[in-house]
Amino acid sequence: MELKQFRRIAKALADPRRYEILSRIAAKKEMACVDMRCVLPISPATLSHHVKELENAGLIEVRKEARFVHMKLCRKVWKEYLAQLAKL
Amino acid sequence: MELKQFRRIAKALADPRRYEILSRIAAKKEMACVDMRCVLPISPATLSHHVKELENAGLIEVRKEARFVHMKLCRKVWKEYLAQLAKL
DNA sequence: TCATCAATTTGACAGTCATCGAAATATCAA
DNA sequence: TTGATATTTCGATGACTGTCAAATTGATGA
Repeated sequence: MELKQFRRIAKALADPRRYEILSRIAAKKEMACVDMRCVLPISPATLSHHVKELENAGLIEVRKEARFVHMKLCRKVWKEYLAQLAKL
Repeated sequence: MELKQFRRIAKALADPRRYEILSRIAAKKEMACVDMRCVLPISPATLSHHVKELENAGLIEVRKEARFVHMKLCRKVWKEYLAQLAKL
């Protein structure tokens, strides 16, 4: 795994709210932003920001369908990250 | 693993330099601050700061011997952290 | 005792970042 | 077309944080 991505992931996980978001995405096969906002008290702007960070880190894949954004965890990347950490 | 500790660890790992420090500690059974400063370009103040963060997160144990501070990785905590992440 | 060395503390600074309101964009449904 | 809804972008703000110099503490050995 690339150093750059490794660092992005570490940073992405450092914010509790962002980790919470990632958790909820991981708990389902896919999750929509609009559903996230039903569950978490967060402004659209902030959610959009966090989603971008998670996507940028390669942790999630974003799919746009009509007006809705669907997100899902990239298990492969997640596994790679864990493997990298396990080397410590 | 406690949520508080989990978050502290995630934050501790988010800074590249701090992760580098942790890596170097993990690579040996034990490492002294004075040796760290031979290897890494870092001021005493900054190193002291990072060591405190890592210790606060429970990631390392600090032992004082004479004028020197020796650090070592807490493998147990590290394992717990990985296990927690793996649940995602 | 005194000079030296490791480490910590303090204070300050610069840069980063989470947050949100408001405006803009995009898409759907009527 | 028009009104409604989902999301993004922009701008601002307040809080956090990594960094280090300087002063301090603590311990050693000469």
